[in-house]
Amino acid sequence: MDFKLTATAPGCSARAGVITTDHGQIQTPIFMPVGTLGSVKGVHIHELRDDIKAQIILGNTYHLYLRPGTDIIRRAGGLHKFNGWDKPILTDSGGFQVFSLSDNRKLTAEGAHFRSHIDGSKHLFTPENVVDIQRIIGSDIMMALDECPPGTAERSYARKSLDLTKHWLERGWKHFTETEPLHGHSQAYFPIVQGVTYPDLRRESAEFVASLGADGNAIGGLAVGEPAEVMYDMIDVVNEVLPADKPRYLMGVGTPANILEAIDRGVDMFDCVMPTRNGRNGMIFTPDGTMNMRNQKWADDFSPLQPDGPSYVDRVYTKAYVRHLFIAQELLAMQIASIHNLAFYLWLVGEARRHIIEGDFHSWKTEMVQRLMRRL
RNA sequence: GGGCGAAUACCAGAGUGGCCAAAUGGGGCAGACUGUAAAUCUGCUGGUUUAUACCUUCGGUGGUUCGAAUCCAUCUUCGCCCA
Repeated sequence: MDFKLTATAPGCSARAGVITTDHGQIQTPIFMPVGTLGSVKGVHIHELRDDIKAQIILGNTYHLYLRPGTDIIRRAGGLHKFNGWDKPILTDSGGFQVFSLSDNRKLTAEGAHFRSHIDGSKHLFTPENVVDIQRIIGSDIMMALDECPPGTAERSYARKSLDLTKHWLERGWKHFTETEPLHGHSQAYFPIVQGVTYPDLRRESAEFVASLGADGNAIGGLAVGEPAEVMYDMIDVVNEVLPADKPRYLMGVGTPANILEAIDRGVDMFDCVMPTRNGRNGMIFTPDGTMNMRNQKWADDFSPLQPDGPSYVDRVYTKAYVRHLFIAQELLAMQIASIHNLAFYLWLVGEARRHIIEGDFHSWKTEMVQRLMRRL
């Protein structure tokens, strides 16, 4: 995997670049739709590619390992062949499930002992076998196994957790360098910075991550309960340390405003369930704020969803119709909202890239964030 | 013509003397959601701008009782059965 910087914005740390993988190029900054189980919920790859203009999507190691299982994915020839998406794929390691399924797991130096949320069966994720599973999946970018502690974690816990993540990272990195891809295309391995909201822990973690010399580096453990301002401060601390000539991936973030603020601070890659999950729950993102499509006020609003929006659904469907579909619990409502929101997110990062290249990103961002935070 | 049963908030439907402004479900309204156990979850849903407070409400009218959605009489409407 290769990363080339195209431009940097004056007055802030934002940059535009191009990541090259064996499945094609990614223009950064980029938003990556989340496709946990191998599908972006409710969205065909045709729509992802041609309408939303996604350049890379996510999969999840934990979920794919449990279902359909590595045997099926191996026999399918990897996830690209299995789901038909021939552009880049990034897989999360299951580290986030260490956090979100915390009632069903126990952490040891060896790894994360899980109980399947599906059938209760016991499983062990180690830094090594998580690499092996991602080799089978064949993701272009693999993620290290980490512990993602809550944003409110005490310092003593944060310290302990970071030590564990660093230990896992050492082992995972070693295993990565000692193994080969299985499906004939190269795979990168991104280590993850942790450290909760403690600047010195964040810095220490970033220095350790940077020392590995990976093709890209990730920032994890943010947007998990801490205030947005604290998150921005942590990004500043970390990006001061992470190498500028490698892509930086802020995991799991976030709102459109969060993303612009993080781009401003030098982040290149994002993923978040918000456009799809909130979309399925009736929320539509626009440049001028969010709409709850279940609200009565849209009942007789026959204007297009977003007249100047980037997707065909924006122009073809009216607000009143989309509201009707949500109220009636029609599947199409969730599909329209997912397509719209993802197209919007991709439009937003595309605009960010354009303004970085044109040199007026910072002022554009400041104005844009104000618009985005509104509620329609 | 006779007999039996039923009428409760937007809908359905509990409640059958005080703990009832009235269970529950649906519907409606609003909110939440950040590396997806989420087509999920939460709150409100008679009025009084806040209420452990007061007012109005359980088909109509009139009674019994300290007290009635609940008991009695009668009327109205609906359903079922017998002629």
